[in-house]
Amino acid sequence: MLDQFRMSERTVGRLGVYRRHLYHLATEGVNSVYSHQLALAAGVTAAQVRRDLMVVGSNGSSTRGYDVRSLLTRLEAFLSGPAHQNVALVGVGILGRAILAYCTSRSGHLAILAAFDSDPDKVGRVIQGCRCHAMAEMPDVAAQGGIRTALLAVPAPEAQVVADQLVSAGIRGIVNFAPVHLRVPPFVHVENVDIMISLEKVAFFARSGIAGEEVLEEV
Amino acid sequence: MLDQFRMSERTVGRLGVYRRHLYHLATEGVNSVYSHQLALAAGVTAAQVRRDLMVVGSNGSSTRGYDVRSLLTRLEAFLSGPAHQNVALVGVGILGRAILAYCTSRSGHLAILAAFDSDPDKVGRVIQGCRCHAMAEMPDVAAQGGIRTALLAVPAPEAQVVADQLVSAGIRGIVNFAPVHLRVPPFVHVENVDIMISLEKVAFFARSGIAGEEVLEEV
DNA sequence: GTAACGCCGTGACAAGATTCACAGCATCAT
DNA sequence: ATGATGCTGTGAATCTTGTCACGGCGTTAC
Ligand SMILES: NC(=O)c1ccc[n+]([C@@H]2O[C@H](COP(=O)([O-])OP(=O)(O)OC[C@H]3O[C@@H](n4cnc5c(N)ncnc54)[C@H](O)[C@@H]3O)[C@@H](O)[C@H]2O)c1
Ligand SMILES: NC(=O)c1ccc[n+]([C@@H]2O[C@H](COP(=O)([O-])OP(=O)(O)OC[C@H]3O[C@@H](n4cnc5c(N)ncnc54)[C@H](O)[C@@H]3O)[C@@H](O)[C@H]2O)c1
Repeated sequence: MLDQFRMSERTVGRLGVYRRHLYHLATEGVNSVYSHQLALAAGVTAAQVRRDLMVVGSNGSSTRGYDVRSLLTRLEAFLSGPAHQNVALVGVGILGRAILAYCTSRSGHLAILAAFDSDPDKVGRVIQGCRCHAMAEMPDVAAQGGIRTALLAVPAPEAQVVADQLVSAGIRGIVNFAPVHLRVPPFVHVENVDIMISLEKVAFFARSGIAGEEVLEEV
Repeated sequence: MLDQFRMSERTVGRLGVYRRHLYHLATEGVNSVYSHQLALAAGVTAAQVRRDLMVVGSNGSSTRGYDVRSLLTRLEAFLSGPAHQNVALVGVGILGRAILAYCTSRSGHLAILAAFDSDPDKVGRVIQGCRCHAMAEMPDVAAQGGIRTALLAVPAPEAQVVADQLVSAGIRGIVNFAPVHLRVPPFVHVENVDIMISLEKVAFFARSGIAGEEVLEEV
């Protein structure tokens, strides 16, 4: 719709967090919220919230803050667009099944429509309520389902070739769980979810925090 | 050790990626690598790699690039420190089991020493080679194992109270898989792994990419 | 009525991250 | 030998991201 091209990735992520919290508030019957309340729930500053909400053309009142229902609608429209989005999962291993369980349980604007795996034992079966297809069927299923986004949970050595297949099948966005950097054309967006790297980061800062406490005492 | 306090979180993440690739190279018998090769493998620029490596006191030669073995050792020392780090997992559900399977398969400097769950059926059992303890045992097990880092994979409504328990038990770093913002003291480092938000981001950019291609034709 | 309050929207500013550009150097080809 | 090559390490420039501060305004208290 708008100039969604130059959107900052960080901002889009935070808008998603705000949306989730607004959804939560809406189901609880809350109908107005201040920027500093959203900030608290999202772990950012109030100024950051207001700045982020500018991109959806914010309409907060200075007395009641933001109207939950109205803001939620705007965020939905901005983030999800008019049409319902379908997603594919490739690699129905132990992680793939966990993701299936998670996504099918949460009814949202994003639904996993199809799963794919190279293992003949899995093809044809319905796992966590989702039909598992053979890899060869991917182009057809993706085209028919209007799938432009995929979750990639295959072993690391397979990830690149499967990513190539995804791009050929018309996929334009990949959430990559394999611990490798994918080489894709520039019009394909890749988001890496790298649990080991996250764990290492946390362990690093948890360790360096030993000294952090000492600094606190010094001051 | 050094001034790890003011380390950028982004940089630490990338150093982890470099380390992983160097480890890979080392097992393949490669013994030197250029910054642009590391850059390709990590999906960043060569200048970024060199800048990042400055924090570990880089020692690249202009002709052979970096010595794989030596650089790996430096990164290990910087990221993992001298001692072996133990980690706990809280919440042995479907995601928790996937994580256990993943981490126990990869032998590394970070090992999941203990799992915890509130479900009496799981307590006492050994799952994926890891003993599952009752929540009440956490302070003792954490203290004895020198555990300062935890993976948190409990349902969203439980996440905050469990995080509080973790902090009380001496945990100083948390990888949070629950889709909520955790409120913790400032000396605790939290890293959110939020699959839904990642998926939404990718879907957003995959969608806006429709227009992106049109722009390409315009120019 | 009006003064005081608290919050939103936003331009200006600061901080942080990345890229640029180049000196310095070891190597290699001729 | 010596010039050409191609890489590292790093200060400076640039680009990005987050924060501040304040005008404007609806609301409330008195
Ligand atoms: N399990 C975790 O918690 C975890 C955590 C972080 C990252 N990862 C990564 O996620 C990926 C999957 O992990 P997992 O534990 O589910 O592994 P897994 O072995 O249980 O599952 C892999 C699945 O991919 C399928 N597969 C293999 N090659 C394929 C191909 N060419 N095309 C289509 N499907 C193919 C296999 O049949 C299997 O079902 C790995 O890259 C792993 O490193 C897993
Ligand atoms: N499954 C996924 O792929 C996925 C993806 C993203 C996020 N998540 C998040 O990860 C978390 C776990 O997901 P899951 O699919 O494994 O759920 P799950 O229900 O399968 O597992 C939850 C586990 O936590 C345990 N638990 C509950 N309350 C507890 C408490 N107070 N203390 C200790 N343990 C407790 C339960 O006994 C259970 O074993 C959820 O917050 C979910 O939103 C899961």
